[in-house]
Amino acid sequence: MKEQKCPADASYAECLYYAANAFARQMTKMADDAFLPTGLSASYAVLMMTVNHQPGICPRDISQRMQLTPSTITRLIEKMEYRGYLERRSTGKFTEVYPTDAGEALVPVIQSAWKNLQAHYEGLLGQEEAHALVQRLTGAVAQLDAP
Amino acid sequence: MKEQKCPADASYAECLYYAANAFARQMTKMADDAFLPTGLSASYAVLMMTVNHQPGICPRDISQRMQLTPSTITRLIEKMEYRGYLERRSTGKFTEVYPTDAGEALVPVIQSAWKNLQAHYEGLLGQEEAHALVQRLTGAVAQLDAP
DNA sequence: ATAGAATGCTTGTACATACAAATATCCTGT
DNA sequence: ACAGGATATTTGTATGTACAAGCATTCTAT
Repeated sequence: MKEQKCPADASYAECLYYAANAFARQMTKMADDAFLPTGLSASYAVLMMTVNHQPGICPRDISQRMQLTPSTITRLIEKMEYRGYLERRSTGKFTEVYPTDAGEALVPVIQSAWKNLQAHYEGLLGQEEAHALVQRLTGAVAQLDAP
Repeated sequence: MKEQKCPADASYAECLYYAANAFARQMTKMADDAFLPTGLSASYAVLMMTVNHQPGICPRDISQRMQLTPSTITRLIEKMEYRGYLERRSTGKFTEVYPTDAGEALVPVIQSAWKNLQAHYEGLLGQEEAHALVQRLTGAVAQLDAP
């Protein structure tokens, strides 16, 4: 009888990569759930908020804000354009992204879903802890970004 | 001049879903990088460690350990089987997963990559902070899992 | 004025992951 | 002993994301 149950078990129980991804998956599921009433999954909701907050923003800036690659942003925008929520206006190599009326109409719905999401995880984790986590995570992101 | 630069900007700067995913993406990239010498990307490395640690483990248990869905585990195993690192032995509806010799031979390589990964992020974040993050993340995962 | 570098965006393609449904097997209560 | 439910795994399909390469445009240094 050597290793039968070992609950938290092996090496990777302490691995940051590992913990980060497990947590992110959970949060994404929770977020997609919360955003269900908007008809969008979480990333799209974030995109819509970003564009609504700063109409005319260019893809590269969206990419930086959302910390997703430009190609991903293109894909996200495409879909929202197709769905009639966003519109691209290109002049030369530059592109500006605007919400359509339908896109603007979505804002309050998204915002309320967002509040619910926050309430949900704060309810489960405690407000303190949730906030501390966000702090640490954004801090870490910044630190890993620099070099 | 209302909202021109707003660096951390809007609502989602404080969103846990958001921070968690940004961080996870970063960590995954770093991990894939670290596992490059093993020829595996991070998830596969974790799978190999899990199976090597407990040969004969069944997919469902792997799924629980790795916190990925069973279907994902099937896919991961398939690929490792195809590559000659794992082997499935099924009896009835049950399946046992074993490492092949090639799979076992991989262990030290993976382990060293793992150490490098850890060293890398601890170097960037500080050992303290890295550890605290792991603690909080695993704690949070557990808390969100329960209900 | 222009050639070459840099920039901004998009496309082709690949990968990890998930959900829902399909199988196949096992268990349980009568 | 067996019908119906429970369980374990796999399959079909879809999604989000990334990388590398491609184009088109703009900038820069001569």
